[in-house]
Amino acid sequence: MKISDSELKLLELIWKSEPIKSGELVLKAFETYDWKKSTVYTILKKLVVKGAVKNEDTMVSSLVKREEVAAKKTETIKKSCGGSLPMFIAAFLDNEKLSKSEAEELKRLIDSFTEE
Amino acid sequence: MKISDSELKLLELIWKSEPIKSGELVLKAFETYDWKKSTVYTILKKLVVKGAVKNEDTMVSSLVKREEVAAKKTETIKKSCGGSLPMFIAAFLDNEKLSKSEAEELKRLIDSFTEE
DNA sequence: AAATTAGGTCTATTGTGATAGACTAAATCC
DNA sequence: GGATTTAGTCTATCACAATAGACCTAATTT
Repeated sequence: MKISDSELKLLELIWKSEPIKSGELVLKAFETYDWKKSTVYTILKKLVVKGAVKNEDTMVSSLVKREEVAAKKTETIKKSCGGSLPMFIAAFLDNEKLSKSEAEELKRLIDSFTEE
Repeated sequence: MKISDSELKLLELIWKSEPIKSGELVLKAFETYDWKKSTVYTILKKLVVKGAVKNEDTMVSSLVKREEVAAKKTETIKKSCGGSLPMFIAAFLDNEKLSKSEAEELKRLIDSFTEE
């Protein structure tokens, strides 16, 4: 399932407030991105067809997790980094600094992904 | 500077072998992606116009670093992760495991990005 | 000199992403 | 019952990505 940038933007709003009424989503999207109503419904429809969200009885909620989508969207760049996580992280950080607590959290995360 | 997926693919080949003769690049691209000659030159031209690579006297080399491009390309998804590196990394790992040495390397990297 | 090769451009096709205006159908209000 | 709101679709425009065939030019080979 390939999620485009605009679809991702809408998904962000959904993740933030789900379940959310489609009408409210239109509102939020207007506030946040200045999108018109039909733009929202066009994108929403695509997401529904793809099975990424559902819209039942005007109630919208997601069917995919942020991590899944993130994994898909970072695929090309992952390849470009030759599977090197350090390079990937360097890309993410882009010269920004981490606080001590963030660093701690990260190390814990890394441990949880380390075998043995 | 926005780099498309196919441009990124060509960039990968360039990064791997630069400086490289344009003719060789055509060869490599054919082997790797099955691209025809004109496809390569079309993409190469775009990269030159964007200032991402130079092609001087049939010698091609890059003008941008992998990290810069990676940072740009991960921008939307970074935002979608709300700036959370752990979430971003989870996206990268996607359930794969890290070896001890990789984990060590990562922790060092994190330290180098930690303030104080 | 004619033929081949290497480097490169120009044009074109096909697809799809981003965005939105016009319209419709059902429910609700006055 | 006509007017308004709410939800949603249909159609369309514009841009740009991906890909490549036809062509051109200068150098080299035969």
